[in-house]
Amino acid sequence: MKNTATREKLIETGAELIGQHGYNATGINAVLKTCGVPKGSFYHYFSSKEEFGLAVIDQFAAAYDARLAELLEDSTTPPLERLRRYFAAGREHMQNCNHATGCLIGNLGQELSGQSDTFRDALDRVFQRWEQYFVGCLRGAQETGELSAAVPAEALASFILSGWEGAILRAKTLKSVEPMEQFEAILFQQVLVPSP
Amino acid sequence: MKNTATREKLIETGAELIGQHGYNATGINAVLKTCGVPKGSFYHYFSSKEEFGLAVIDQFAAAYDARLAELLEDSTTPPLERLRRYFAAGREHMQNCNHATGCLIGNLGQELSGQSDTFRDALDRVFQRWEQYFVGCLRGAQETGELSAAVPAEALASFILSGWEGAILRAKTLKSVEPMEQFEAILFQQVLVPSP
DNA sequence: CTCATACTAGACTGACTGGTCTATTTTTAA
DNA sequence: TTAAAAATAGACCAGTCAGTCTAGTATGAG
Repeated sequence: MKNTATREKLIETGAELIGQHGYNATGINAVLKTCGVPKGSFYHYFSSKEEFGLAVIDQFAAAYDARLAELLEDSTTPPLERLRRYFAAGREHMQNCNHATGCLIGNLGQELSGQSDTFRDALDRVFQRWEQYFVGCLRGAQETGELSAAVPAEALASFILSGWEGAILRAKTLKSVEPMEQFEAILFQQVLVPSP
Repeated sequence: MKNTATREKLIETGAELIGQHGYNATGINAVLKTCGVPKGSFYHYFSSKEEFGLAVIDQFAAAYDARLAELLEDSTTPPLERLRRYFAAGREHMQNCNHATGCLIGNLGQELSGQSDTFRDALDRVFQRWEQYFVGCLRGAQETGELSAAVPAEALASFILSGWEGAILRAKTLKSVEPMEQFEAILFQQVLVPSP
């Protein structure tokens, strides 16, 4: 029998602590103490801290993918409205965590992509999958005429992901979601507009 | 006499290592070994690692301010062209560092703003000063008619800083300046445009 | 029942962390 | 010339880090 409960508990606690303090500042002992798992178990499930970190990323990305699919592929809502809801959900999350956590993938991308190519690859793949969700949603908007088809959806998706991640970073340092709101406002007013 | 040479050497080396590996992953001993300064000197100039980190930020911000002033307040060039040059310089720097360093302030903002309010405040002040340079440049563009005055320059400045920082993050994880180019393209095509 | 495997348990290790301490050399001011 | 101050020098400290090791318990298959 595989007891995955302990493994999941470790990953969940790891995601929480790494989200709050970053990867390097989160010690394995702190994770173990927080969730009451002995060290022997940790190294039974993970061969190293790096493997653990990658597992945390995988699990987070999978859960986030589900939410993205739910929000951005909801065909009962107009495409651009889906995007608005996605941004609103992100803003809400930022407020709920007191502007401390932000985006786990963004945080780790900043912290680790210069430190380890393994991490960088894993994080980049997550970003690229997110972009694909945006692409799908933007194509839908172009088909309904909500959005001009003059600019390729891929370019817009990259623009949106960059801008959103940057707005999250600014929101963290400012301790206010204002940069996120400002990004949304200008995005919908100037960029995500129909053909003139 | 105050021997500032050693202090400056420490800060310079610190900026380099922190830029490459982040704050938490950069040990004091590593800094000392790299620039050949004994530990006694370090604690003669700085009372703690945190104070050292803040000094690194201050020094970096001051140097960057000078470059921003030079680029964005160059009255011999049209305002929007100054912005283009600023972005081009950023892209060049990103390529020179092999997409590893990116923006020191952005990196530290991501890593430390959840960890220490002192750091968060210091970094946020730097960001806000940067925004003011953008505001000045954008106001200039609005005065010459290069840029519509419909959107306040402050909101645009926040939008640009967020987007640019996010594009730098994406460039780091992707190991390519493409996200930065895409950000610039859409920004100048859709956002920084004259009144219709 | 028996034995192998999965898992729990935590003491322990060597390397490294930020920071302290004392001693010494260099520089400055009187 | 001399005494104070500035700076250099690095051994040393307690604590923490990721990771190892041995021992014990639970569980499932035959």
